Amino acid sequence: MKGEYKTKSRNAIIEYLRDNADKRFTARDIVEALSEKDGGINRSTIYRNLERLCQEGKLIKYRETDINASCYQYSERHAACHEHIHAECSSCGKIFHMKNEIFKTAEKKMKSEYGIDIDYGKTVITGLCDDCRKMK
Amino acid sequence: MKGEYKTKSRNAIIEYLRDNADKRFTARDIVEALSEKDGGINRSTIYRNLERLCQEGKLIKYRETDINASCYQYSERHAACHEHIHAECSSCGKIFHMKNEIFKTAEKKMKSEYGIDIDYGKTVITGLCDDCRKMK
DNA sequence: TTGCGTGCAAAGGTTTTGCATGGCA
DNA sequence: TGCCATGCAAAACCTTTGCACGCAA
Repeated sequence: MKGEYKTKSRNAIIEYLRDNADKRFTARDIVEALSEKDGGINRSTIYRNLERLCQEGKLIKYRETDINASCYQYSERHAACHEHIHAECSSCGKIFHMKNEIFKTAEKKMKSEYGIDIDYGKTVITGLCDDCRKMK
Repeated sequence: MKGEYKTKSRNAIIEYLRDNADKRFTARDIVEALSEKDGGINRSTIYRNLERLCQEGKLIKYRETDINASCYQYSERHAACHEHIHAECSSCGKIFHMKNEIFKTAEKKMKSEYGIDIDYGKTVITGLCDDCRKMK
């Protein structure tokens, strides 16, 4: 069965995820971060492990308009992540886990006016966070 | 200034967009569709025109997790796509251009509780549309 | 020992870029 | 004529795949 072995590479990748919980990163970020570790971990290995972690539900994979690569977010409370909406700062990539109440009004109107049922787990709202706004 | 000239290629691309209004397509789709037209239109030209149309607000560009390419959608009924929020049906890919009023309440709460300014042009809410819900 | 995991290299796909040429106004 | 737009080819990326070897259990 897959995901049976605990290897050095897999451990290093999971360690990276824990260090970067709730942050946006790409496969490239991991490749670069782990390239100096014991001679480096191969790209293929990283992609294969990321895919497996997604299937196991430990990692969320999504796309962003401005970034020409898949983005990932690690969450140790994945179940909760399926039940609320996320917002992401387009500048720093920080992820916000928001209460659903905020969208109750919008949810009803989307349903009645356009016939759409929000998928809380998949939706990522893009915006600019306080910190990044101040820096500009 | 950019976008000044009306060329054969540009016209062919815009014609494609009109024929495929409110549908999801990739750059590749256009390349293939227009490849038999007068010997074909070059990829670079297509990418450059798509980028320009996005900047002019006539086209929205977004990413989808499952598709390894940028997706585009054209709508003649909604000229200023960077000024309103979009929702996408996760099943059929149809895009809904929604009035911003729907999100006024959510917008205020996101701002006050999390410090986030929604970026209307970049946000794509994922959900399921009426038609697709009925088919299931 | 077994068979999953990794490294390597190569391939396939998307998107961008530089430069010479073409063509609109 | 003066620029902008296009075509072409190459390059830069991202991601996947096949195969042989390494290694955890």
